[in-house]
This record gives sequence, C-alpha cells and structure tokens, in this order.
Amino acid sequence: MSAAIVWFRRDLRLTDNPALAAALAAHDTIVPVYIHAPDEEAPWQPGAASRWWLHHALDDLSQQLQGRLVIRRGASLETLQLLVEQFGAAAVYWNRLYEPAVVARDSAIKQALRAVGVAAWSGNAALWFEPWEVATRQGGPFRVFTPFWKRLLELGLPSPGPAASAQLDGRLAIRPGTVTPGGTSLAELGLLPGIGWDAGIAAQWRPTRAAAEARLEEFLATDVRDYPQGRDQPGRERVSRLSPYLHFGQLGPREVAAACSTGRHSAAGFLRELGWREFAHHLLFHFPHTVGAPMDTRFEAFAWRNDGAQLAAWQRGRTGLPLVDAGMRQLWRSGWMHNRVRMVVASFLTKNLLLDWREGARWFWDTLVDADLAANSLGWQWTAGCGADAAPYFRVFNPALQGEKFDPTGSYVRQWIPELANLPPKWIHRPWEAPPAILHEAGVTLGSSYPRPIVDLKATRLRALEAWARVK
DNA sequence: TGAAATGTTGGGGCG
DNA sequence: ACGCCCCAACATTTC
Repeated sequence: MSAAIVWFRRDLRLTDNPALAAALAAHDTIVPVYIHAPDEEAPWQPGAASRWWLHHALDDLSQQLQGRLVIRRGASLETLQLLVEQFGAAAVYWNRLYEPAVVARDSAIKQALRAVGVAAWSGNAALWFEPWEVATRQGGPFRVFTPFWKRLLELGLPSPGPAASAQLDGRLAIRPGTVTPGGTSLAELGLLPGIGWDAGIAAQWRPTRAAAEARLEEFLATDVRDYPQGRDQPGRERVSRLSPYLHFGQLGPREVAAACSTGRHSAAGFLRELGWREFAHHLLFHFPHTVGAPMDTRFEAFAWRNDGAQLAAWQRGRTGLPLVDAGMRQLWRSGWMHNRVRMVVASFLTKNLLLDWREGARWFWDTLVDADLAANSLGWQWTAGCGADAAPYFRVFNPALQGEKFDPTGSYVRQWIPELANLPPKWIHRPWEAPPAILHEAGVTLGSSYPRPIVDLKATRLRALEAWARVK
C-alpha cells in the first residue's frame, strides 16, 4: 500500500467519485489536491461568476475533507510532480473533462507521469457515458438529439458509485492546519471579486454539496410534478436550478438519474433535459472546433453585423424589449437566467440584432455561475441555426409574444425591471404600444425611464429571414 | 423549444 | 325565416 494523489478539478464531491473510489481501493493514504491553473484552459478560463462559485465549492469540499485539501497554484504537471515527490505518491487519480484544451493537457500529463514511473488513472465522474461509448449504427457520433436520447435509454442510465467520506477517516495525508511547502490558501487564489458585485449572487445561491442534495430532493418532491409546463414560465421557477452543481461536479449526473427513478413523481421530462447536457458534452468531444466555429460550415462566411452600442444594450438589459431586458438583468445580478428566457435573448441577439453568436456565448461565459463550454457552445449554435440539430432558420422568437405566452401576468418582468412594475399585464411586454395615459399612470416615460425598442421587431425579423435564406 | 399570413368555420347581428 | 356580412376562433401553410 502507498500514497495516491487525487486531483480534484470539476468533480468536487466525495460521493460517486470514481477517481477517489479507485484511489481508496488501492492506496492507504490519500492526498486530495486542487491546482489553480486557469491559463491552461485558455481562451476559456473561468469567468467572474464561475470563479465566485468555484471559490465556495472548494471551500465546501475542503471542509468535507476536514480542512486537508491541498491547494496549489501553478502549472498542473509540474505541480503534480512536486506533490508526487513531496508525499512519496505512487499514483495520480482524476476524473476526465471534455473541453478541447483540457483533453490535450490531461493526455500530455498522463504520458509524462507514466514516463517517470508514476501511475496515472482517469475515470468518468461528469457524464453518464463516455463520448466514445455512444455511437450510431454506422459507428459515428450522433448529430441529432432524439436518436441520441433513444440510444441512451436503450443502454440504460448507469447507477452512481459509493460515498467515500467514511473510508477517508485517518487516511488523509496532512493534518488540519498544516502548511505544506509551496502551499497556497484558497483566498490567495483570488477567485472572489475585488469589488463587491457578488451580493446579488450570494443572496441567490448556496454553492455547497449539502445545498445541492437539498435542492435535488426538494425539486423532485415538488416542482418536477408540473415540470413539462411549469419549466417554461420564468415567473414560476419550476426548474431544477441544479446546473451549477452539475458543472462543478458537486452533484453527479448518475446521482441525479438515480434520485429521479426513486422519486414519487415522473421525472422523464427533466431527465431528457439532462440528456441535452450529455449530448452537448459528447458533441464537444467529437467536434472540438465548435467552441468557436459553426458546426454547419455554410455559416463560416455569414455576415454578422458589428454594433457595439446594440451589443452593450443587450448585455446590460437596455434593449427596450421587457422580456429580453428582464433576462439580461437577472443574469447580470444573479449569475443565472431561466432557460426559456435564454432562448429568447439569444434569438434576439442573433436574429433581430444580427450580432455574432460568439459575442453572446462569451458574455454568457463570463456572467453565468453555471457557465459550461459544452452547453454554451451547443445552445448558442442551436439558436443561431448553425449547430447540430439546430433550430430551423425561420424560427425567430418575438419577445413580446413569448412574454405574453410564458409570463402572462408579467411577474418575471416586474421582478427584474422595477420601472415597469406598475404597467398592467396587457402592456407590460409591449410598452411602446401602450396608450400614453396608461404609461403616464404607471410612471413610465419611454426614452427616459425605460428605453424604446432599439430595433423594430417586424423589420428585423424579415431581415433575418432574408439573411438566413441566403445561406441555404 | 415560432410567428405571421392565409384559410376555414360558425355564431350573431342585421336588413 | 332567410341570406348576408363581420369577425373571432381555430386550423393550415409558409417563411
């Protein structure tokens, strides 16, 4: 028996953690490690909201490890080699990730460790299946969701692994409070913002394993019952809100699937959404260039507009379209946006404003606590009509109509755009059409207290249809 | 995981 | 009572 390093990355949990379980099975001493090396993920190093979450998730994991999580900053390979030497470790264990830059780094690390006689082991904590385990009859990757999903159901969703906390007693390498040579504290990683813009995020979220478990349980006991309809209404919040926990691996997809199958209510619709998450990761693995290039090559020459003022208006929720602005303000203030509204704001950016989907992807990347490269790339390409199984080109969301359908009372808009709070439901999604008396009574002055629409919905819809028709 | 235009139907007002 | 028109409600087609 010997010591092993367990290299935590985005698998920040002790239960259903294959790397940790494998290390415990073969070694008597465990060195849990987190290495901060954001440059190695460039150009997709975690954004500001994501770093905030990461800080707290690491803090929580460290507490679960009785304060014995070793935190380092520096190049991953060199740091691992130093730790191997320092602790006399025979092996390094981790769970795989699927972003192109990380895949390249990890395979180089695996080779380098083995070359110097250190065992390197990697497992799967992030997905139900490995991307290479799910293939069409022709043997290639799926490009369409529905057959992919059918195949997953045929294969059967796998069960989670065991909880490891009990086995860890007495087997962690360092004592609490011990400062190891070259060690770093969590605070020194500088993940938290310098200025206090995170108050809104902190008020909304509890980035801990215990909170993830509680949220999963609560969701399956209540909200999931009318998920098929309820999930589309941003004012009602009948959604899981589990995405950031899944991204950082505080919760594993196998754990979620297992909980769904034992719940009192059918969770089929929700599981299908997790199927989209799985699909996104498999696609990213098989088509790594889709983080920056359209999957549909006909879009390579697409003439996206360039308009800094309109982009800024979209980013900060000043477009004059209430549902769009409510969503963008929710994102900015809370680090998250309801899924229905994500589709609406993405359609507005790409179709009505004709701005590049990569601008939207980058903004989401920096502002979402659940920012995930696979889901982000798939989602934006889906909306722009240039991705796998993409939305048909003629699908252009009308923010006013979407608001009237899915936020009929206007409660969502009222929550995030207080200056419109006194408008009646009939006009809250189209204030520019409201009679002057109604606006006056509600204290709304278009152009000063709230913007007029920055584009004409009808005209820009037609412009988009023409532009996309030219691609065909 | 659309929206808008166009087509169809049926009830009610009215001469 | 009847035919005509209007239009809302719903269905279909088109982008």
